Amino acid sequence: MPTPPTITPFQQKVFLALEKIPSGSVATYKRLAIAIGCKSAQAVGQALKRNPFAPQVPCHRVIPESRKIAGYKGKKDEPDVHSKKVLLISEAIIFDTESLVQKSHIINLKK
DNA sequence: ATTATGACTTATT
DNA sequence: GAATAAGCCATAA
Repeated sequence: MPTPPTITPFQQKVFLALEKIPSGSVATYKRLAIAIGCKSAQAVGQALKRNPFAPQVPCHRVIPESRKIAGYKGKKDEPDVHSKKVLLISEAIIFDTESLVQKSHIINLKK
């Protein structure tokens, strides 16, 4: 038996909220944070960074407000970020010339 | 308890 | 638009 990854309650919340994002849509760190009652998008990013369930849990559908793709699989370097883009493209997410996710894909979770 | 880190955001320069 | 600073908050050490 592989030892189950240790998940904090906060991470559970984040991952649970992630499942509400349908394929073909994305959410922002901030909106996700608000949806789970947290005032810090950075904390959400912190949780996703250590996401042990990627890409089963669609942490790739979360982007910053700048709509630039941040990190993936715990890193913010080119190879990982690029793979995240490819993943999104395969889910019909459209990028513009600056590699920004089109606004029309971003969904509101709560407020 | 305290410090440092970060896949963030906003305001300022 | 780039660089800084400040605010935010969960985690790890």
